[in-house]
Amino acid sequence: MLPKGDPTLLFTNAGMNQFKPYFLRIVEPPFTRAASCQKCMRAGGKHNDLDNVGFTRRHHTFFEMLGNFSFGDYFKKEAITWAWELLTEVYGLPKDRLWITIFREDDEAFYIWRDEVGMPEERIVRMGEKDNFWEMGDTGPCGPCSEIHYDLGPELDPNQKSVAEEGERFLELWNLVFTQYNRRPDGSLEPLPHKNIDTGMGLERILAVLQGVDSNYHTDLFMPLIEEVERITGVKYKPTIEGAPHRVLADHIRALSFSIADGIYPSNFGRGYVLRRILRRAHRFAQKLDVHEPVLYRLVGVVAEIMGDTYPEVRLKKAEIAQIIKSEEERFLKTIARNIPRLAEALERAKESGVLSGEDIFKLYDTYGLPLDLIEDYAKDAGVEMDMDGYNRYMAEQRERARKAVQFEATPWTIFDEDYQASEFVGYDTLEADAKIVKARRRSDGKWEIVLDRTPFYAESGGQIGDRGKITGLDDEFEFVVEDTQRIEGDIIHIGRIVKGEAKGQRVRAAVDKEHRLACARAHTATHLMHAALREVLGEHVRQEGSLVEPDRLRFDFAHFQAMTPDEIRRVERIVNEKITENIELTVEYMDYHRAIELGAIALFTEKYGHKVRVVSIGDFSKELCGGTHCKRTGDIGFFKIVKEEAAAAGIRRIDAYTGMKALQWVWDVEDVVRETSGVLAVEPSKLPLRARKLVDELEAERERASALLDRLAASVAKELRSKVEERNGVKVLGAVVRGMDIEGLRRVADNLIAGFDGQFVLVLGGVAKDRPSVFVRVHKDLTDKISAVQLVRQIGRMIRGGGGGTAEKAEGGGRDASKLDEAVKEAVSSLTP
RNA sequence: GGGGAUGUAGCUCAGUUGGGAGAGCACCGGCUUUGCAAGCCGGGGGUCAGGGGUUCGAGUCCCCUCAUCUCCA
Repeated sequence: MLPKGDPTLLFTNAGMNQFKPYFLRIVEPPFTRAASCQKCMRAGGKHNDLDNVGFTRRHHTFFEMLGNFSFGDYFKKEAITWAWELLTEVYGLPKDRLWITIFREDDEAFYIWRDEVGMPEERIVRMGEKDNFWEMGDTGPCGPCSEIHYDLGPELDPNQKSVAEEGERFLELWNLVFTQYNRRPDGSLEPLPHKNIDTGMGLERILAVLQGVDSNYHTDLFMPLIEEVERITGVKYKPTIEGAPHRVLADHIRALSFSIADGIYPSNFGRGYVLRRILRRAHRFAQKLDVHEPVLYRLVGVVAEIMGDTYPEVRLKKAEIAQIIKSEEERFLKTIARNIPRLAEALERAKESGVLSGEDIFKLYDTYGLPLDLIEDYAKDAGVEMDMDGYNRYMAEQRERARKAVQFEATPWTIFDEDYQASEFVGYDTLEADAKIVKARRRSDGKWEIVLDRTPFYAESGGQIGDRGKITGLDDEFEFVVEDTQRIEGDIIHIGRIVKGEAKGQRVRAAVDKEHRLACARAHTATHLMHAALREVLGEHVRQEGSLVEPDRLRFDFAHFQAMTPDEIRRVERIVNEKITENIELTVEYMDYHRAIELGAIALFTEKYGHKVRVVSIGDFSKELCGGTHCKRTGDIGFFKIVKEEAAAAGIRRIDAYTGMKALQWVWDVEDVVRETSGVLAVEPSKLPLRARKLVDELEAERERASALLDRLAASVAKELRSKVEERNGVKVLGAVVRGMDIEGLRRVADNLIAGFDGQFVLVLGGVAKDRPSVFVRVHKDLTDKISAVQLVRQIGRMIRGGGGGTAEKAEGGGRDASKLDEAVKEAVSSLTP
């Protein structure tokens, strides 16, 4: 379900996705015919059916697409007659219930349907571009299509007489696409030299027809799930609108199980976020069935039972999938429980006006993650309306912000070579090559994207980041600094800044930054060594879940059930460094995919682009399918060091490691810390832990001692000061400065004195510690009308170049000039008139 | 990738224009009780996520980093 080589696509959403390079002729097809059953997902992006799922008979997030394909082999006649044969003779569908639509101008298809198949003319309907002309993008392969519809009978929609009309009566079963044109940038159509066939038939639909049920959900793909939902919740299923929660659960658990089996985990970005949304939606529907604890995970077993024979990965990872779903459900429940008090507060505020403001709704949803329908339920109970217009305004702003930040709008490509098809990568063996600029465009962030007919630049792939370097014109009139390289379909795109001249289709020399490339190679080769070492140390269950390769730095995610012990980490480090010392030569071979698997190569993705795969071997220690760039010999890596091992997700560990000089630098940094620390503590490095322990214990004891001493000091100072207390109008007044006492000490002295007083008082205490003056003032609470502690502190603060504050009863302050403290305190006290 | 929120004791969280780091639960000790549950009294436990700044003074204000939650793409 993970589309590869197409960053614009979150999930595989059609049967032809993986064949796209063949249709576009980026890759020479290894075969000319194919038939497939493809796992698909539609839950985000252009095809967003999520909100409909559960409320219609046909919408799903996860589904299987059946299709047959021709890459320049058979064409329209075969596609049509075979489709007909399969439906009517193999599946045995009644011919008189099938209807056909074709593209308005596609007479060829019309004649085949009428004359070859024998379809009555009145059941062949001509339609416009919108329905029956298929295009992948603004340019590229496209063509007319022909759809086969099934008539469910007039009782479903008595008003609908034909497929041309809107309604429920006719069910689109199978779409046959005849890719026969190429749409050129100027909008014109040219016939393709190799005509293609691309067909798609939803498995769930045809199954519903074959099993004679009125909804996809009532087939044996879904009913066991619905029945399990009944058992778990105790709520009986109804095929009406009331049954929506059952259907939602049955659908979503399939999507979740298959996504997780394919290595996509719920998270807060990208496809992981789509998954999280599906899970939360599912759980909300479970709540509508009065379930308030994790339940979705209990359905995984049923999915494995139904689908396990065809898709063993679901059965294999059943426990892991259930675990991930369960903890995600728990997290969701926790978020809700934590934030419901906020909702309650907002509703309390809203009761007066009777309307929950758009701002509140937005905040509860956006920041605190409360689902809208949950807010709605609570609002209804509280008798409060929802300001949805206001909410939508905030939401639109949020969308706008995100869009602005993410998109660099780019001008359309300026194309210099009309015959250009795809970039040729020549960078495995060379770092420099002569080439020609075939197209270029400027992005809104000021950078340029340039495509060459051939290039040594490696585009980001398989976790390895793209090359950097320089492209210069052969005439010296052009200079381009490449900051990143990406592949989008057949184009290897050089992204960077023009320093001189302009891109205009000239001949250039492309030179990869050698140090950058070699540093990436070190990290990449080290990744392979580590992968093999992990399998040796931890076991064969270690499976790569993600990989990032940067210059001299790698990050590797893999399936493992617990944290690695320090000993295991060292064993991996030892093995990898041993292999580096052995200085093994790497070999690269191109071979048949199945042959590679036979030889025990680790394949990370099961996709089979091209019939030849690239196999990178390191002696007999490691063998992986890999398109990345590598060292010539393991010795090139120099040194390998793991710097971090942590959890990346439930059941997934993540390792960060360095290679080459970066690894050495890391060791140096650690060494520096140790050296500096042992210098400061004046002990040899090996005694550091003991010494640190001792110091912490001593510090603790000293603190206690200091605190006790301060108490006694404060008590004795208080005792001394008592003799200096004077009475004015029955109020005890004291102004004094104590050397060597900080604000904390002054507070305790004051507490001590006050404990001995029974009437009203004013205390003005100054202290000097570390050359800095501080002041603490207490005023009896019945005197605060006449005398304010804050006022006194401020007055003193001015004189000692500082300030202060507090309450009328109690205030404190400080300054920078201790020499004026005595005078300031004296002055403040003498001016007092209680 | 962008926005919002959160980060304080083992856990759940308070903490007011910036002015003495707290509560409940859990833990330890003592008392009470035949024992348990419980009660009463006492106690230990904190780099207030980390770093920088403003200030006489920062858990509190400003900036940066990290982690977690969440929405959007």
